[in-house]
Amino acid sequence: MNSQFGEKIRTLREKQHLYLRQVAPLLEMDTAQLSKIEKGLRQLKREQIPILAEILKASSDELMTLWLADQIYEVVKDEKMANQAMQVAEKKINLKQRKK
Amino acid sequence: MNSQFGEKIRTLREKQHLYLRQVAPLLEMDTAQLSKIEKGLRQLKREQIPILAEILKASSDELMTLWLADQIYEVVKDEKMANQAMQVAEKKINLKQRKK
DNA sequence: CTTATATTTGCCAATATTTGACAAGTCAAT
DNA sequence: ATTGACTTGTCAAATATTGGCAAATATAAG
Repeated sequence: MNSQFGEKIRTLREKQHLYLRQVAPLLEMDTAQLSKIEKGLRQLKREQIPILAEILKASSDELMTLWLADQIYEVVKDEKMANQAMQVAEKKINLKQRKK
Repeated sequence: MNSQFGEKIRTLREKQHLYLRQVAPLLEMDTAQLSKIEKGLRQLKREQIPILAEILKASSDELMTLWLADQIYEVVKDEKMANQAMQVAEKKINLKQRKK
C-alpha cells in the first residue's frame, strides 16, 4: 500500500469506466503524470483535489483526507518515533482548534 | 507556539549557558541560521539532530519526536480534515509496524 | 504475428522550494 | 557611544519537484 490516495482515485476512475486519457486532460496533465499519481510516484496538487473529486463523483473531503494522510505518512514512515510524533502533533492541532 | 522543536532547543541551550555563536559552528552553520531554526523559520537537517542532542545533552529521541511533530503539523495545520488524516496515517503506521 | 489501445517507465529540462552566506538591524548592558 | 547577543532581510546557490515527451510494456483483437 504505497499511496492510499492513489489507490482510491484509481478505483474510483475504474468504477466510472474512465481512461487515464479521459481524466488527465481535465486536470491539465498527460496520462503519464496521472498514472504516476495513481501509483503514488507523484503528488496531485492540493488545489486539484476538488476538481478531481468532481470528475470522479467522489467526496472532496474524503480525497483530501487520504491525500493528507499520504503526506503525513511520507514524513514518518521510517521513523522510530513516528507514533510519539503523531501524538505530539495531534495535541497541537487540538489546541489550535479549540482556539477558533 | 510556532515550533516545538525550536522552543525546546532554545530552552536547552539556555540551560547550558551556551550562546548561538558557540553552538552554531558545531553544526557548521552561522548564528543567523541557528537563530532561525530556534524560531521555527528554518528546519534543522534531520541528520543533525543527534549531533545537536549531544551538544545540548538531551535525548536524541525526544528531539526527533518534536522535530517530526513539527513536520507533521506543517502538513495539516490549516486543514479541515487534519484529524481524520492523522487517524488514517496512524492506522497505516501501525499496520506497517506490525509487519516487522 | 501485427495492430490498436491503455498504461507505465525513464529521462531531462523547466520550475519551485529550501538553504547558505553575508550585511545590516535591534536590543540590552555598560 | 561601544560591545555582545541575537534577529532580520536579501539573494544567489543548491536541492527537490514537476511537466512533457518518447519509448517500453501489457493486453486484447484480428
